[in-house]
Amino acid sequence: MAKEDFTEYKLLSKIARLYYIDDLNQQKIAEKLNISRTKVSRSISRAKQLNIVSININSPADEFTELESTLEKVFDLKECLIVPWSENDTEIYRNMAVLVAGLFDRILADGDTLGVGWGATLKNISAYIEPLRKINIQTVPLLGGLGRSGIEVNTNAVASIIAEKYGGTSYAMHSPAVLDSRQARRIMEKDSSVAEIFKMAAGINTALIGLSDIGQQSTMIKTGNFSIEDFKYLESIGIAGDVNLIFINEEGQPVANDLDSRLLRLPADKLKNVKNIIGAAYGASKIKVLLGAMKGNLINILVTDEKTAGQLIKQA
Amino acid sequence: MAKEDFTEYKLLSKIARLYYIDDLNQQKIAEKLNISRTKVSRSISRAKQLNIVSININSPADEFTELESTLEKVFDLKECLIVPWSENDTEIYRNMAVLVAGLFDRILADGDTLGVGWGATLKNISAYIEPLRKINIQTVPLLGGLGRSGIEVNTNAVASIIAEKYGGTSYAMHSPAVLDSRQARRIMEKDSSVAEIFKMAAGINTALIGLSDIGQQSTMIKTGNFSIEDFKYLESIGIAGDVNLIFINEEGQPVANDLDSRLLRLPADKLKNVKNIIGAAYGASKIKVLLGAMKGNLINILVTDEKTAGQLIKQA
DNA sequence: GCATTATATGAAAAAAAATTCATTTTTTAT
DNA sequence: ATAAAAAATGAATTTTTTTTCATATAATGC
Repeated sequence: MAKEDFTEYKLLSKIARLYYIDDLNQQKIAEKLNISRTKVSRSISRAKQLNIVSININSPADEFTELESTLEKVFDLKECLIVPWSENDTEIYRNMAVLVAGLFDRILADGDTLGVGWGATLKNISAYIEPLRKINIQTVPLLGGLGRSGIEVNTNAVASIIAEKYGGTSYAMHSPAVLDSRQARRIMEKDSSVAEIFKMAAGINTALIGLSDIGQQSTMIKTGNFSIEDFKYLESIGIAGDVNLIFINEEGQPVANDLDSRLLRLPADKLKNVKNIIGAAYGASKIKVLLGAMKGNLINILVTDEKTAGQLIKQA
Repeated sequence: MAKEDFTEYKLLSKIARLYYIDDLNQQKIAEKLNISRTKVSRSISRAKQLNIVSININSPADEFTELESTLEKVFDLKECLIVPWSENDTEIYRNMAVLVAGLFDRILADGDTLGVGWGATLKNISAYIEPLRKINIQTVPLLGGLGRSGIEVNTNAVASIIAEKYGGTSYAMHSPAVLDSRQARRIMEKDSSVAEIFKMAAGINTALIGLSDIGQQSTMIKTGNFSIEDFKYLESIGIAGDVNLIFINEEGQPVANDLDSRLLRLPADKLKNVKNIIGAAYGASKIKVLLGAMKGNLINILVTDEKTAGQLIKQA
């Protein structure tokens, strides 16, 4: 190392130490070392640039913030929240609920309306979520009901549980999500009680939605809303899965299909207008639909587990 | 870790990462996370406090900045500069010269007057120093000459070498430092050429001075200015050594003694008024006098080697 | 349950830091 | 050596950050 470089590095180290370790402000450092505060400011920048100063983030709760940060950048997300992987699904749901509670605490305010989707993940998050404080929110379903007795995944239930816990008000959509015919859907859509919910849904700032794949294990098959043939058809036209019952391909584009006209849910263009669209999903089967949902901007906040997060990065 | 704590730590980690790693400003973080910038600011402070953020200083030239920082605090120094220990004295002197050059670059400005002391260390620093830039300084000796032909430690020489290298002007004190009698000293002191130098010396903002012990190997014995008996006497009255020919005890107090009245040098009270008093010395024999000089505020900037620095800390 | 104390909050003010810009200094090329 | 280009500098401006202060929220004791 040349003498001048040594002298420069020595000074930069000294300034960095005084600033970061001894907590002197730049004015005081300037006075102490007999240089201008401008030079101190520039020296600190330079010391950072030269990696004389290295800053690390570490905390018991920091396990995934780096991974989260990476996901946020790669998929251009507003935010990403990751829970540890576990054999135990309940463990995952509970941890997701904790993170979503932290998120809600920041992004929801009195008077806000939260839109909710459907699915096992949402049902469980709503079951385990514990508000950090009461918030007077309104909750509305973003699609009709998909549950049948015994296989309860009703959006109305999710909406009401969350609203109750937060001390807010929930609204229900009194219609199935999948109608028998285009005509039936049109009629329900115009029904004043349903129309009112969709009007509310159009004005939400936050949505918490589920994503599903079109595998044969899908809840949508179990609920009887769709048949295996329906799913085979969807697969044949390149569908990767659905986001709030919007069928999309891997690129995140909604693909026109025979089923669409019978579905009662907030459409893609309206959903994309929502400021915070929280998509919660995990597991290998959800990779494709998650990738699509992020690419197509159908979600901008991702809640998932570490395994899924890792796979998403790989396939980005 | 309790759930609320986890949530708090998670948020703090996230904020810290966005701020320190991703270089977002607090405003942007606040917007992203939907919190106030005040909270972001406070969160960053808290993250630092909780050691979620750890900052390290590292550079090839940083070997001793931590030790320097410790010395500065322990001995309330304006600054401390440490060179690596070496078997080779020349190596130490050369390195000291580099550091002193860096220091001069900061603390000396055109028109400033630098006072210089005496000793092997100063002589060598002046020999090896290479200015980082030209500075139009004036240099004045802070004591009379101690050298004899063959054993040159003359302050006039030190002053003139430094001034020449920096492109400044040097002034000489045409008198020995140790006179034969009190009377002789009084006469010299009043001599206009000497008086003028002391007048200049009283107005300096920076002094570079040497420290010596009163061991039998001392240069002062070799120069013939003092006898072994003189030193034994000084030792008997508790003298630890001298700073610019001011004899002090280990507490840094100048001790009245029979020799004082024959010495021609800037006295302690005048020296203490100087803004930057750079003391350069190393080696086991200098520990006591260094401790005294720092305690008594006869120096406020220390230049030494790592070994001596370590011993000083131990005996602090 | 209610009152009291402690803690947390955000808007505004103050302080600190980064950037801009005009100038000087240093380096490089001739 | 001198001129031209590049880099460094510090005062002033702008931006960012911290602190203050008044208010609101939550925790604790009675």
